[in-house]
Amino acid sequence: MFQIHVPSLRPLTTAHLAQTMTLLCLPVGELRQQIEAELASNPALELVEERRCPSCHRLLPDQGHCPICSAPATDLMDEPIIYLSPRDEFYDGPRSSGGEGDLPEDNFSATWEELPTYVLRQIAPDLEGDERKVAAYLLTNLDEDGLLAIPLVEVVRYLHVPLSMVEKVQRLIQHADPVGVGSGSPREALLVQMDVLEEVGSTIPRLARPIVIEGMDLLSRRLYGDLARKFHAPLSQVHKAVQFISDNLYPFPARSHWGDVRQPSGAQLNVYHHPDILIGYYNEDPEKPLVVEIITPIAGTLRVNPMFRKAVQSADEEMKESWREDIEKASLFVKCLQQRNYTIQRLIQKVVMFQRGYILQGEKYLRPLTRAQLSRELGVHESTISRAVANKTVQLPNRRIVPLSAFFDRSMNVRSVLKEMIADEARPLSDAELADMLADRGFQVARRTVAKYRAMEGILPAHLRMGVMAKSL
DNA sequence: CTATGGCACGGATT
DNA sequence: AATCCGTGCCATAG
Repeated sequence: MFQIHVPSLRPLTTAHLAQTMTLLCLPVGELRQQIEAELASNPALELVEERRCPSCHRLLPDQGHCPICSAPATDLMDEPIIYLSPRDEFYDGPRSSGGEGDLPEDNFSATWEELPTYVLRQIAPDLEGDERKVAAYLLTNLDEDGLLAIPLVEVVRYLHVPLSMVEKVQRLIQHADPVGVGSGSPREALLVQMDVLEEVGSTIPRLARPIVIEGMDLLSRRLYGDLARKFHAPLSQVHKAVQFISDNLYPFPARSHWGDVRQPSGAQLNVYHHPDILIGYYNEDPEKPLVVEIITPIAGTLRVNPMFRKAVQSADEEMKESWREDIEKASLFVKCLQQRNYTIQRLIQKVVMFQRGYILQGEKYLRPLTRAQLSRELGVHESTISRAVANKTVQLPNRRIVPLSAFFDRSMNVRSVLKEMIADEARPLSDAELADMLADRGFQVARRTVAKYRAMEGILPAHLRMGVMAKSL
């Protein structure tokens, strides 16, 4: 394996420890802000350029060749290649296309540049005069989810056009391809989508609108009983509406689906912007070993500026004192960052090797793993692992972005098998029956737990799956 | 009576 | 010490 050069480390002071711990928790994005702030405020800190591989533009180790372009030994298939990759190379490819085989386009920046122009092209013919200006402005203010990031009144103030015009343009945008794009909120997006569906002749369940308008919070917490009570309707009606909503509508127009709303108890929708770690194949070739990129928050290495150090010696007494402090702080900061990198590298290496099956073949092959186990293996304290895992996300070879904590999910494999069983069931199976079947396959879980897993996966209970079956028969 | 969800408890995990 | 997770019990819907 490609060895990372790690200078001597060992926490030295309690201050060091404390700062290491905080930094360890931070995802790249926030770490970058920290570093920039530090860099700006501390003259002793210096950013050094690093060598890049001429052909792939990746970071090179202190000596030697590019770990990616120089062919890796073939007998090391099990060991992932690990290297650091500066943040500006962030890959922001097509979102959760889900499909396995689809190859990534090499055009990294394409996706988010294109949504606005894509929409604009559709609505351009319907615009006249100032409306173009408005459309362009609105479209440049979409967030990653395809929702409008600014209030309409701001557009009015900024462009000096009547609100009615802005609203008209927004309506046009909302009806363009990712239906609901440019809405101010998920709720609004859902309503627009229902309108459009109705226009093309779909029937909307009676309760769908009221639920979206007034019951979003209950809906997201899956409190269907409460919904039924609130609207004085039978539970079955609520289930129908819910089924319809999750089948046909999506609250974040720029994302393909919202199927990943895990955690029934209220955990908000997962929004993973940029991963902290990328896992892919060498040369995108599934035959080749895995390559793990750990995203570094900035390009280059931080160090204490040697010039500054020299300058201090010949400074007058007064300045010396405060500059000395700067140097102390700077070197501490650098050490902490190295510590952070070192921990994450060792962690991810172990995790990738242990969860190889999951990475390559999917959820079914996730092996139960606890942070405690890993901490023993790495010889660090449990809380270190906890912190290192916290708030980080990983992009898998199939381009799905998952939280790093997913690698420590105790029941994902069972849930996955359960999903599979339900997917190709001949008739709707009750939770008890499913529990038995799981036991046959070696998963001992209580009936009650099957129900919970179902809920987590957003699968309706047996008697409500009947309808779907009947239709397809 | 059966299937399922809410609530709450206890042990494991963080 | 705080949180998460699997489970048992019980109420409720069908």
